[in-house]
Amino acid sequence: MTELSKRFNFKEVDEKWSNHWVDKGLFHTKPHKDKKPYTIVIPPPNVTGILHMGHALNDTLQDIIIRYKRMNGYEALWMPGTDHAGIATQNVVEKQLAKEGQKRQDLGRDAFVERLWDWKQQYGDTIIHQLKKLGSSCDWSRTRFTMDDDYSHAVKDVFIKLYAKGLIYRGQYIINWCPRCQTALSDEEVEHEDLPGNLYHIKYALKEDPNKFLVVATTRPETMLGDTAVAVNPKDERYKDFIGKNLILPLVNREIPIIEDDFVNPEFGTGAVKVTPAHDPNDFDIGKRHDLPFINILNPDATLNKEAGADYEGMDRFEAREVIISTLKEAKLLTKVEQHTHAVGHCYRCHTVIEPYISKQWFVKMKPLAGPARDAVTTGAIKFYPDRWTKVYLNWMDNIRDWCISRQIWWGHRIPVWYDDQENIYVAYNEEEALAQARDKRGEAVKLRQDPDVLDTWFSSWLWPFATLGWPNKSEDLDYFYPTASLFTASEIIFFWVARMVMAGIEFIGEIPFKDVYIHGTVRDTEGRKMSKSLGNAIDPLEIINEYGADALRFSLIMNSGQDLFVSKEKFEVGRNFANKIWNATRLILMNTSEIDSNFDITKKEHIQTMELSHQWIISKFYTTLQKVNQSIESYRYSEAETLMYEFFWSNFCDWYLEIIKNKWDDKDTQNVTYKILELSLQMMHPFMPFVTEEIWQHIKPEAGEICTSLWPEIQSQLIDESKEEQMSYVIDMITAVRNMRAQWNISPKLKTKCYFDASGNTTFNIQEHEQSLLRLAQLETLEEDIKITQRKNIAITLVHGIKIAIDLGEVVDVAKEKARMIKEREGLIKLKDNLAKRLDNKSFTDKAPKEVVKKEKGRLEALEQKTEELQKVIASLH
RNA sequence: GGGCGAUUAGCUCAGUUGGUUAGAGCACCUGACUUACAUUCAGGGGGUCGAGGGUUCAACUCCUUCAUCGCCCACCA
Repeated sequence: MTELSKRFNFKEVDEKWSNHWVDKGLFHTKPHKDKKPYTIVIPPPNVTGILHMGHALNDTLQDIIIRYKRMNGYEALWMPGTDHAGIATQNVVEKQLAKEGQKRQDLGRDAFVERLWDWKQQYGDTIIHQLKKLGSSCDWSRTRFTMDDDYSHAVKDVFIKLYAKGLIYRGQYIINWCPRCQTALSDEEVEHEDLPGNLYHIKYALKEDPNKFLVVATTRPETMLGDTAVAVNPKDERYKDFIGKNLILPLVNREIPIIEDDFVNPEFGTGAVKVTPAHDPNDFDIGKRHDLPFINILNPDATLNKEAGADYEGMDRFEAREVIISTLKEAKLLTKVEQHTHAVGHCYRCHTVIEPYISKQWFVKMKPLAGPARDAVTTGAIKFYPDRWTKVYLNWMDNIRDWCISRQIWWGHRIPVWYDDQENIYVAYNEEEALAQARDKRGEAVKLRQDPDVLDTWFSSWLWPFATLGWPNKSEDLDYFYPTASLFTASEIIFFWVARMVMAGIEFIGEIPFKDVYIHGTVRDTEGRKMSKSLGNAIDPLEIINEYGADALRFSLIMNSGQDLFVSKEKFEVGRNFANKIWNATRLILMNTSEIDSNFDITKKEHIQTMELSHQWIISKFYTTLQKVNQSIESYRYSEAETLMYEFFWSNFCDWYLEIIKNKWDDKDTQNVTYKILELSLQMMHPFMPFVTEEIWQHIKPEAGEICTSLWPEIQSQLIDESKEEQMSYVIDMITAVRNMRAQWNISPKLKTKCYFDASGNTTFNIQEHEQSLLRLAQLETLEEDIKITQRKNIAITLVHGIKIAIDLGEVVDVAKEKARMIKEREGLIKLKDNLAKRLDNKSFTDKAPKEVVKKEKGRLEALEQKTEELQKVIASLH
């Protein structure tokens, strides 16, 4: 027998097994005729990513179900990979360059992209290594990257198909512009944050009568340099006479018309709106409606350009704001400054304030894609867990807007579009093809230039569930593993990714990409803040793995994973302690089981029935637990599953069963049953704590291969016996009652006491059968039957399930104290009894409540009555 | 402005169709180094389930109003 260390040494074990599993290819999958597939695609972490708690949670959830399904005989594929994460990754490398005093422009596009690939080569797999440390049982041989050649081909294919269908178009619109990243962003990539700001009231003089003014209100005064009108509501009596007249725009001295538009809300501000069509989405619409000029006053970096006038050219937008305010103030044109909180959009990558900005971009028409994606959820083909996210999803689908997919960065999928000198568009897989198209169209060879932009990262991610399986090529993999079974992600990603994957799956494959969407909570610190590097409140999962072990990290995270989780370092102790408990229980068992019968079959009821209660009980208890664990896992209630296992293993198995059988190791049944229950428990716990269970498995069942490929225990319902569980609960209650009395009387644990009982009140339970257990676990010297128990002196006595049980207190007894304790107990019982009696007296209760409830309550009342009566007798007899 | 979620022990949370005396972990208190484990064991204290109203024989659970906190969505400058 191998000697086991006193503590579970996760440091050696974790790495050993994660390497072993991968090296042996145990998670490798392939289409399999006789097995059902179960597929999950990982939400591909960014190549820039390092494992944070959000990943740890997300990936543990997936690993649990994938290990569970694998053990249940499925061909369980967990598809791993990483996302090129356009803006994020480019930012990282640009920062690196900045340290060298360079800009991407200094390198030029090709060299810069090459540098990004170098970076990816060097650091891109960091998170993959970290996922392995966590125990993630992905099929690593399939690891994909969203910029792999074949994946890129899929992206182009999709672009070309959608363009052909008229679902992709190019146009000049107002979009969200990040001045730092210098690219367009989709609406989803803008994070709104309510910020305190000011509403500035500014006087615009009437051209026709310079002494008359119209006052407009704005939060962004610098945009006035691009104003091309002022709008009022046509129904607004105050401004009726102004409509059609002209104003002189202060600072700029441009003549602008006063127009009417229903959009204007007379209640807000002054009821007169300055219209800046090039720098505000609403004004853009107004500008289109009224055919106004669009004056762009910003450079891409959000400094003002020459349209803004010589005084402001080159100034930063926020500096310009200050200057303009003070200039207006001096000119007495600023009539009022109101405090005003408003939502300011920020870039989700760098948190810079975004600018609404006019530019020519590529868009996906979303309405035609949204319809079927909506239906997939309303018909129940796709289900959200928890269900409330359904509404969030549908709401987004119903209010969907077109998706801006072009990005002015260099890292990503280059838009497969070429232009000729006449701005004709050629959409093609490559330049050669585009040239051919151009030749056909123009009748001569022409020079083309490719669109410089790349596609939004999510334009490749939305293909993940099938592009990873070889699409657009037909493949056995795709046939077999698609659609996937379940998707695990955080709520932030529903719009970015989940919703769009549904669209893409239906559009390109004709089939939904997954059936269940499990939305898990966000990991926060104890103050409820999101964990983030910049806040410095992040707990590093790798640090936890180092200090507590991967099993501890996994177990503790899941334990806390009801809704959002608030974690602190100490919370990981639960998992560490539990792993250690499993380890030490194994040590005990291995030390005492030398003669395991290899033919022992725990499923044989006839054999089990001949055993003593404790064995039957633990077997029944195990299968009861297993049954519940199965249900919990199947319904995505993982923390519940863990609670069940924890309770079973620690409380039932270790604290009771192992203690009870401790002096019976020479019994064969004891050895066989204990060993087998350990084995089964390890399997049940394996998806949750893969490392400790695998390590132990190798000590107790080395001939059986790896536990991760073992078959999940089948429920043996013939061995589930409630009566055994009840009988055992009597033993437990009895021991507890005696321990209780001992504690109350401060009896030293070293001192064994005499114990007496009177079982005349319970004929179904034979206490003497359990004498050994009671003697040992309750520290008793003797256990004697005594029908005149209440006449004894110097005892403490209590009633358990109709059985009077008393311990001898020797000379120390204080009868008054004991009596007082029992009176107090009796009072409590009487209160309960009275309440119950009242309820049963109530005719409407007995009439309306279900019969079984009434019956149950009657039974309870009888038991309570009996107990109070007995207690009364005991009290009366105490002297 | 709309929607969603939360509010249960000092802390973090369970509580699945309404039905025993509302549970767990941590923390706390008492006791024990009992040769599997002090990352342990035994015992204990602690909750009018956010507030008010309602439905019901019965409410932590259903309805309603309110309060506090959090999240998401929204073009009112």
